Amino acid sequence: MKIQFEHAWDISITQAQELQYKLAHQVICTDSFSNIQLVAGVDVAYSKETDELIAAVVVLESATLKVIESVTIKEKATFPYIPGLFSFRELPPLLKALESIKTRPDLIICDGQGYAHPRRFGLACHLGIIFNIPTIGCGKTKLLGEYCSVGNLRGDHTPLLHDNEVIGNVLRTQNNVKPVFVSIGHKISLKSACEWVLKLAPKYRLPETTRQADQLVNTVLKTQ
DNA sequence: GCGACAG
DNA sequence: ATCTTGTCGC
Repeated sequence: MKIQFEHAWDISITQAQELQYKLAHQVICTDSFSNIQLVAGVDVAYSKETDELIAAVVVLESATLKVIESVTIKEKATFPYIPGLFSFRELPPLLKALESIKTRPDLIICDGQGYAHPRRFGLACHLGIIFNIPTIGCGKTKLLGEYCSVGNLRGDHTPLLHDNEVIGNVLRTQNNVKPVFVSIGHKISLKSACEWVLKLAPKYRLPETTRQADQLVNTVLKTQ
């Protein structure tokens, strides 16, 4: 898969924040896709022992959830973990992994936030802009925002608010299981994003894309 | 000053 | 992320 937009990664914290403000204008928050047949899940794990990041990409056929392709990449971490600047730590290895896959997915589900971010530019948005591809942010915990209690049944959801703005949805993917935090990445509406997360999570809390990418990075982490 | 803070 | 018992809120 080919990168559509490049920028420097060896930058200061201030420059990174300025870049987020600048790129946030380019995010498209309406459905800009036709047929979604291939969906990809991405995840990154950190190995304390080797100070390396392990990035994994798994491409699934959306209709059958069958694995089409998967790849992992190991790389030294070059940026610290700072809430709000997550993408500057995790994207470099993830870009390499995505560049190496042969099939271009129609949608990428990210482990982390998208629009639900202090500068409205979480990892999912960043990845979407770089590859000019529809992305969804699906986090296990929230970065910021307030919300009312969510119903206990699969499909129940409530808006995630910040500064009088709906920045995402808190979505229950399974009955009586902790909800996930869904937000726009790029080229998709919040409504469609939730529908896809729900569709891709028929049995577990997380969408199959994320779950399989998670599984893959953990296998590599144990194997080394 | 204190708590919150994607992974 | 990862380490982990009893404790707290609904």
